Amino acid sequence: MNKKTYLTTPIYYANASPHIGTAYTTIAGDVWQRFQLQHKKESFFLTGTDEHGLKIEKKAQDLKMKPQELVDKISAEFQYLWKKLEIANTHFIRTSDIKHQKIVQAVLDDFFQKGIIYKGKYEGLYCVGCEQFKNPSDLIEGKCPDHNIKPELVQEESYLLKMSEKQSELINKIKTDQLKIRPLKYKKEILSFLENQVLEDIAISRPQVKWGIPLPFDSQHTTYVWLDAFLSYLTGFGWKGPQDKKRGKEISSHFFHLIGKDILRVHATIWPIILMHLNLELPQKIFVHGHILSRGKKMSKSLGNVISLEEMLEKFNVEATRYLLLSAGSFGEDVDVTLERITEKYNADLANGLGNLVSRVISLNKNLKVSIPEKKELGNFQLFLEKKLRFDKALEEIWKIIEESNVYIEKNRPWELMKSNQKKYKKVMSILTSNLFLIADLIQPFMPQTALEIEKSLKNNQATILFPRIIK
RNA sequence: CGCGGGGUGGAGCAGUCUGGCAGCUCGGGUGGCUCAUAACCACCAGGUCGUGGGUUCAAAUCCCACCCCCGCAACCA
Repeated sequence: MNKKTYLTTPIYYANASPHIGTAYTTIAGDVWQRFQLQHKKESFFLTGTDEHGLKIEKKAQDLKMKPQELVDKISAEFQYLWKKLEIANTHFIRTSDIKHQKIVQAVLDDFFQKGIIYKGKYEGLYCVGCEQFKNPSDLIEGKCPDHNIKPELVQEESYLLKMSEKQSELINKIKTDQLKIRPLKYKKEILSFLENQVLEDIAISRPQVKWGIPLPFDSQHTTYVWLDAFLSYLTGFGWKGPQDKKRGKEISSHFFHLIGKDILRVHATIWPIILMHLNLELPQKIFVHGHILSRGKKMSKSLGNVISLEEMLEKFNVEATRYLLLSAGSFGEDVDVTLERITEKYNADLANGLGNLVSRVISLNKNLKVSIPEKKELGNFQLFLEKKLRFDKALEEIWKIIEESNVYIEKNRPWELMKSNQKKYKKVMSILTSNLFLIADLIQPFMPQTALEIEKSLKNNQATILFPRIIK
């Protein structure tokens, strides 16, 4: 299983800078990817930016920029920050890439010819003040929050994508795990949604939005997010278009999508149906994670509970940030985070735990040579990390070794053996250094730099402070 | 009767699918150690597992009812 993987994060909407949530998904993907590579498995890892649509058009207008300039800037921010966070993605897709746009148009043509896309009407609540359609969930007491007026029910011409004809096939694939949705509660949730209503055909074009990919068969319309963004999962891995069946099947059958719970529904309905219409395979797995909350609530500026990436990176280093995000709670559930708790965890796990053990062992190891032990595999560790995506539990397995090592030191008192029993002292130290090599190896997908530093200090027999203790 | 999740020592959580002594981390207390980043180790205190009922030799776990909190309700990670 998992001989080959095309791993994806969602593509992030390029109307604002990266935040802690996007980093969370991307770091998780990166850890998984690094584990695959470390174990000599073939895996490709895609992330990117979603760069079209009305919101970007408007924001660019406000900033007196061209939309392309805005998305260039924001996409560059994402790429810069991912690099800083040591994200080792193999591809980065931007939906404003000309190649991508051409392929989307080819798909649009293909679907239109086959009647999968047809001309119809989109009906929605239109706010005259905003000059755009509103989502019912954006409204407060039925009114537009920006203009305090009730939007009108308006119809406009739009192209629609057929959905319901594929519905029962989709239900079946999800039920039988041919399309695996994990954790199980999300599979349950989506099945309950799919079994309780007939999917409506969805609008895939808008006549009034200029910043988008024009429909090849009707230049008055640009394509709406669905086909544009979802197809990036294929184009990002080098798919050439509807004729490129071979590559399409190769990629789609090995898809592993990592997403947040907010976009589960569209990933488990619209996206697989697009793939079916293309006669491609369905993804192997969609793994859904929860959100990062702060004091039990969504982070929001008005609540003042936002923890920014910049803040974390400044207070801790990059590697600690990666560790702290992924160890904050069960991946899959919502995770509650506050700066105080995260700092406590930093001190406990990284400074007093891992960091202290490293300097402790190395300074005990005085003049002894170290030999590099053979690699060991830990069954639970691999299960948690690779299959269950329980990064928190995988890390706990590593921390058990740290704890055992501390107990072992306490029991054997190598600082005394050093003087009284050289032979035993050497043996004890060799076990301890082996443990550290093992820890470095296991920790490598999470904190690649730290892993290297541990190995380096061991080989040079030079103690370092990996994670300075933070005093409030 | 829209859908789903949650309620477990002071805090944050795991455990629930597959019933079997209530566990982890942090915080608090006592003692120990002195190799280490005022770090580390041992022990202790602290829980009617939201409420009520049911099934069972046995329920945090399964079933029923109720209370409270939180998401989602077709593009916010």
